[in-house]
Amino acid sequence: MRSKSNPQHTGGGKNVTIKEVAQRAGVSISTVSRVLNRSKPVSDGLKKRILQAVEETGYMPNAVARSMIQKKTGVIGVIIPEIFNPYFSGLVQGIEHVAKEHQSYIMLAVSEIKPRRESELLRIFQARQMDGVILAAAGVERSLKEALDRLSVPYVVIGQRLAEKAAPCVYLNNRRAAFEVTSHLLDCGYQNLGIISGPLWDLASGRERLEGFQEALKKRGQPLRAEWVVERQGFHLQDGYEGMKSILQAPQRPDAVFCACDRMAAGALQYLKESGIPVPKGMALAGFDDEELASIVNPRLTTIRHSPFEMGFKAATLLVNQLEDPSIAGGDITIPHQLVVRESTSLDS
Amino acid sequence: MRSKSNPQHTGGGKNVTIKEVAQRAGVSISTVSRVLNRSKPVSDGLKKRILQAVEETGYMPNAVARSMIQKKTGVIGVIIPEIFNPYFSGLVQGIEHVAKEHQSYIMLAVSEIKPRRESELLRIFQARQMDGVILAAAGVERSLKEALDRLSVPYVVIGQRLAEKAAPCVYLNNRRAAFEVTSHLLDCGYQNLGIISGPLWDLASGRERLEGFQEALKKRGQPLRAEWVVERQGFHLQDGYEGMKSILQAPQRPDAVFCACDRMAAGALQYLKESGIPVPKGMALAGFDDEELASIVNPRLTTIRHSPFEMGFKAATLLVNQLEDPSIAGGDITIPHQLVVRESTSLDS
DNA sequence: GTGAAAGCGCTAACAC
DNA sequence: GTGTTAGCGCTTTCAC
Repeated sequence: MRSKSNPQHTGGGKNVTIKEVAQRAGVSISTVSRVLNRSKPVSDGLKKRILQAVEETGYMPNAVARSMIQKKTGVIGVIIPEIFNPYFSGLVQGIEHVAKEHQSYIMLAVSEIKPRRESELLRIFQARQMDGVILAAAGVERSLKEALDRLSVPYVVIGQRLAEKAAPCVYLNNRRAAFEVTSHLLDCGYQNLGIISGPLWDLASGRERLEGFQEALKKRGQPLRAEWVVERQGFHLQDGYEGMKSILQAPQRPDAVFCACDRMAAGALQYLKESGIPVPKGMALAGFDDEELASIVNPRLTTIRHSPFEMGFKAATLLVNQLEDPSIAGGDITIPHQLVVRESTSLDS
Repeated sequence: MRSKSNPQHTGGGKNVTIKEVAQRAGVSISTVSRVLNRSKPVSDGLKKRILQAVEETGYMPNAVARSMIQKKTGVIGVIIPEIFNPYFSGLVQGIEHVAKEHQSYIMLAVSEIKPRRESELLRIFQARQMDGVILAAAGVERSLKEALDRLSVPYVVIGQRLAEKAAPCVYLNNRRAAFEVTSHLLDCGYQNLGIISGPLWDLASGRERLEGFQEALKKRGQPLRAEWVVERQGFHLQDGYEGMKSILQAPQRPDAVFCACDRMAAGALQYLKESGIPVPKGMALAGFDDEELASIVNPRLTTIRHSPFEMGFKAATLLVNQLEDPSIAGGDITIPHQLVVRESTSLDS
């Protein structure tokens, strides 16, 4: 019932130090340290007195001082381009899960898709003595690569496979997945395919998905019609909406469109509805990511399912393993994906 | 082009210290410190040599050592119950935004809605010398309150108004908002109202929204029928789905249902669709939060709009102001909300 | 202006 | 088993 012991949330309350605990218990600070860390045996009598003093004072060791000596902070730096997209929330969730298991914590920074900021954050995280860093980069630029090279902190990259680098990374085979969706569309009998792509500077979700689409067409000998290829500058609902609008302005219209992500597909769907074009009869639609939204819209979206949580989880695991044994410089990990067929592409629905 | 200067991501690369920079520049460490912090004038000659040495070595001051002396880490601890819900992503985004402005960073921890874990995290964050803590608690329990009282770090609570406490908090008038949606339903002419509520131990989104609903009915002299009141243990799509299922099992069916959040409303909508009940003609539906999903489903949801980003932003602002001037123990802030009427409740659509 | 020295709170050698 | 001492890397007196 220690009622008004401190003026809470005023930043006051000078913190108790190990010294005070030692004095109170009538021992040396090292003995206190030994009890608290179980680093060396201490007689029961002293132990008891110390524990009591700790209890009475509410003492908690200063983690900063500790970090300085042990040269490890128990913090993992996490850099993501944005947080609103459920994909990134999933990553963070997976990372957090692993961190917790290892009594570690995460420092989260949002780069806002600015490579300059990403490089800066890497430097800052190093200065802050992060035990490791996980970077979910949008597009790995030259400058970023250099920043990574300069980094003396262990790191893992998510979503990107870095060329000519032994940097461990966790990624999704976007090209392959896009190839599969596209092939599925062709298998369904759709002949005239369009695509609403994300920004191409985003290697993973932008460029690779477009490439997979192109490859599939090429393999089947289908032409790629430029007016049915739309590149948008974002991955939002609105981008899908506008993208579809622009596709429908072409003299002819495709009978199926692949969207680089589910939100874009949802946006495209919205435009189709407003235009009175039924899906999939008037036009088939496919997405990517299988986020919750994909099975909420009507018709539900055919899409690629994968697990951002797993990506985060694997990445963090790779990192902590590396921390525990630096000789294990883990290689790349590819996260599995899976085509999920729903009503937005199946003609017999 | 400092090519293979270190074996990157191996955790190796012994970091450069201020001492080495000093030696290289042929000065004392204090002079280096002065240049780097601009804390005292240093002659141009030395300054130049030092800056060059810094450049050559790639030196960055150890933030941990710095924190120890300055007794401030530049880190704000953030505790949220879960991350997947866009409401919490929004909060984090708002907090991150403010932190960035103040050259601060955030340490993010997920409590998984466990009060025990919340209290523990508060202790840990204090031990880690966070400059401040922002807590988005689900339900403030006795134990948590005690933990907050014990806390010697400045803090702000989001989403909860703490009784008998001068603790600054940022919250939404959930009761009032729920009252407004319910009144709107009655105004539309719906007479028999049901509710799918969230868990009641969640004071803000659970209990208060239910209470607002009840108050509105009472004010209009409408009866509250127990079989139309469903309390679910979560806020997910599935909860809405199951909730609606259970409501439809009653002998009579309500003609409008208020769901404690948009995702639940979306789930309820799904069940209604499967049951062949048209919305709003067969049954009207209202949600809460106005997340993206609310205007994606068909019909679009009538709901309460508010800004999680703003909540996070305001909370963080409150906190940093307090850090800069502890005498400003800011009071509570109520975030505005707004009824958004859409097709799910308008009969003439 | 500049350097030497003290010390932040703690752990880990080192003595006894 | 226990206390004393030396730092971790830095900022900040305090002398000069």
